[in-house]
Amino acid sequence: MPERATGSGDGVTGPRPLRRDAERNRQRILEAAAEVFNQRGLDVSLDEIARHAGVGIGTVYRRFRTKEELVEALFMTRLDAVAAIADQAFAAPDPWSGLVFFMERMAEIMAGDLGLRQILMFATYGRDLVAVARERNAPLVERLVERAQAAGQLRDDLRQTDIVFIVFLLAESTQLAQAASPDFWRRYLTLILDGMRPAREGITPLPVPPLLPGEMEKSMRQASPRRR
Amino acid sequence: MPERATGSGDGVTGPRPLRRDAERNRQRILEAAAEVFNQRGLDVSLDEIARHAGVGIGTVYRRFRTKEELVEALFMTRLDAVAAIADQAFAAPDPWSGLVFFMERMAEIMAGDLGLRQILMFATYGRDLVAVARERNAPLVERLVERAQAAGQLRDDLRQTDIVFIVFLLAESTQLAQAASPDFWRRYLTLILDGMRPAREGITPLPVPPLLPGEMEKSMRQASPRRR
Amino acid sequence: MPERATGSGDGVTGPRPLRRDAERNRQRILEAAAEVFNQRGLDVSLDEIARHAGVGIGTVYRRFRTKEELVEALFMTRLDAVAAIADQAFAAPDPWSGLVFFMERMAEIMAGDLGLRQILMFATYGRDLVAVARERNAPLVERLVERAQAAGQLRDDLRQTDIVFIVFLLAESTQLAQAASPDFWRRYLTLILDGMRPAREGITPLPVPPLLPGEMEKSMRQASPRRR
Amino acid sequence: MPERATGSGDGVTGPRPLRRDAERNRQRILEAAAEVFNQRGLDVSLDEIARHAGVGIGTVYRRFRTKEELVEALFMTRLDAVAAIADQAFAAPDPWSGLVFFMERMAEIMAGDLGLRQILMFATYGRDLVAVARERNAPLVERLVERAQAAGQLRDDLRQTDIVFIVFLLAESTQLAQAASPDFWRRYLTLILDGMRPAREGITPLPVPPLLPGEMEKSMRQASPRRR
DNA sequence: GATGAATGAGTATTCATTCAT
DNA sequence: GATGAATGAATACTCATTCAT
Repeated sequence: MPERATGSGDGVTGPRPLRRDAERNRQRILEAAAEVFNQRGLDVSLDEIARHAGVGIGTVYRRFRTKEELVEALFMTRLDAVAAIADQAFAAPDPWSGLVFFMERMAEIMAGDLGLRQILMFATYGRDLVAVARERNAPLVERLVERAQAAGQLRDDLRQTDIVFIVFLLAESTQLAQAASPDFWRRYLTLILDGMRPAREGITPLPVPPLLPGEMEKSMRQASPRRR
Repeated sequence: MPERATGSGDGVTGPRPLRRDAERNRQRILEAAAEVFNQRGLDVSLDEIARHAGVGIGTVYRRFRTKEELVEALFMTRLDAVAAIADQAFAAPDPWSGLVFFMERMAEIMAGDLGLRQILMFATYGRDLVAVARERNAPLVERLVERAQAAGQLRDDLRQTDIVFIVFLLAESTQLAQAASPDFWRRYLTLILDGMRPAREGITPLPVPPLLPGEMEKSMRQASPRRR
Repeated sequence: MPERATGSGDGVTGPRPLRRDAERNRQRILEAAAEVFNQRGLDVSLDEIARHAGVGIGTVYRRFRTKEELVEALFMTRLDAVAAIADQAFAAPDPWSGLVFFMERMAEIMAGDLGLRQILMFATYGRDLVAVARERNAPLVERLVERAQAAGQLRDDLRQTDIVFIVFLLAESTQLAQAASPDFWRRYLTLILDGMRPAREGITPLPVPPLLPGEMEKSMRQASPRRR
Repeated sequence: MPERATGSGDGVTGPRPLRRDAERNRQRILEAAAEVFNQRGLDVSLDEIARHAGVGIGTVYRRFRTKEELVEALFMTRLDAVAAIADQAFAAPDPWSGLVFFMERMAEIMAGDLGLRQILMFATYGRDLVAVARERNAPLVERLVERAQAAGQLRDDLRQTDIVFIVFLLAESTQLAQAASPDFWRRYLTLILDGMRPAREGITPLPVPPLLPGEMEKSMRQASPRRR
């Protein structure tokens, strides 16, 4: 069984490249899906995606074996953006503002994308995506964290997984307040950033240990509702 | 001539109590719904609830005229618990710890209950109830906030709606870690509480104004995926 | 198995009479059914009939084994009214006006009763009712017809079944025009009566033989939609 | 980019024709629907139609978006037949026999088709179509009537709506005798035609005014059992 | 005998997925 | 390879009928 085509940015194996027209269709479908999922959420039917992309439904299924696979492919393309953000974060004048930049940009991306937020929040699709995301971006985030801690600008008891988690949290706030106040997440980012600063006078040590790297995915898999 | 089982003007006197066996089934259904909704969200079919409760689908519809009515009935029982928590919060030794107690207990309840969170956040069902809940609890939370601010224990720029919002965020985002670490949200509550403390040395003022009381619901309603 | 209780006007066997309270309930149910079926047609649920009658649904089923049986019982009570009309018709000054009186009164009854019209038109219930009706009233109608023909006031080629059929026809017109013009049937009754007068100059003999007594019911049974 | 199968502005050019197999199935469905609706009325479920047509239920819904659309499609094909009949009626040797021809042919069509009668009489589905049909045919019938009256062959107090109404009555009431004698309605058509002839010696003028053109539909709409 | 609780087959419609053209 | 036709399980809800209280 041939492995799935994982798109342009895949740096692992590189499956046999698609014929030119097939690749064009693949892109069209991804673009249509991005647009429609973003605006109307993951519940839209693939028929509608196909219509939007100007291809037949059969073509969608030729490129993506299931709806889930399409959603995952979409998510993958975002990971590239995330990696780019992390890269930029290292160019910041100091470690703390680099970390802040990273979190801000992440929240911004999510604020504009209903489909992405639904993936993160409900994990109806893409159970393993968080694992993939972590593997791909964890090292970058980890270095951002460690740099800031080395500079004495970040609590010592925070971990790379915490940063990811906080971004989820912000995504959630985005989801809830989007219509009323599109930038609402900034309010809580600030609050959290204040809390993230290193101890000065009697700071409360964080209770409960951080998640171990693999635990988050395992947890998600169990908590998320099965597909109907 | 026997009157109808649920008289129109009830709510005060309560309708004639159900027959013993009917009441037993009603409870079974509520329990099944609580369990299934909690674990898998509000999208599960009533057929499945019925199967879980060991009754026919007709029985479910005899007790609850629509799925919405069942969801609301379930929610009603939670509402009392919430009010009780706010009451207890006032008995705390000082305003700050009262507020912390409230947030902790609320997060605890909500973290364990996917169905409840979906009701509160997407209001696909029971929209009126969410309004009722807010009206019922908002003044209590408001007093908790003001007391803490008057005592110099809480940032001046936080509002009642922020408190509720933060609890939502914690409960919802923690769904991801639920299985691995049911109390994982406490980690971020601590972080946020630290950020909630009043300014000492150069605290960042919160950007973006808080939501006005009515805005939150409006926003949630718009953010929610439309009913299919 | 005890035969069904066929109500007060039954003159054939007279089954064991009901207990007083049972008989009262039976009447209540029939009255409620008459009212509700008349106004809203035969599609209303028996639950609603029971509520209207102030009895439990179980009681309805104790008195009438199926919905069909209730509908039939209701129809039976009308047959008495029909018989009474025929009786009066014999008191008319001349045979022709007696026949006209009969047809007019029949149409009048049906004009006020949606349920009855539905029974006649769709025969969704009560397949055998027309047979019963014929057996009970045919001799009366037959005499009305023969008297008028003997007096030279009615075409010779009309039969008793024709009169019944024409009444059906009028019922149909009632059904269609009821809302716009409650007495609309009179328009066609007149037209038909004119056509029913005996031949004077070159009248067209009626084509197609009349139905034999048993044929009408047989036909109805086949044509009417089966119960869903 | 291929355009949608059914362009918005069609009706004139017609949408792109269906694939051969799709067209075959469409026909199968229409045939099955015609047969089943004719015999058992419009209340049969689409599941049953699908079974009858030997296709899946999804296929039915792919061709006809709702039950109503299927019913209307069926009706459309009949409408042409009706118009053709009116046209032929004008070719008759004299006005009276043209009118008779029209009534005869109409009754013939309708007597054989329960579904068609239900559409025309109760308009539970396809209300707009009935309006269309009337607008299309009313002028033709009106001319048939006026011609006959001008020739002194038809009562002066009959109107176009009466003609249509009488055909309904015949077709519908004859359902009762359908199986026994498919042409039974001819008996009453004759009777009525005799009554329709102009006054010679002491004819009874028709009481109750005829329906105005719009009233008939309004009435039918009100008489029809509400959709469940 | 009366009550009303319980049952489940049946309804129109949607949509992910498979397969013939 | 592309297309779109076909499929059928699933959903919320109703109602005639049966049965325990």
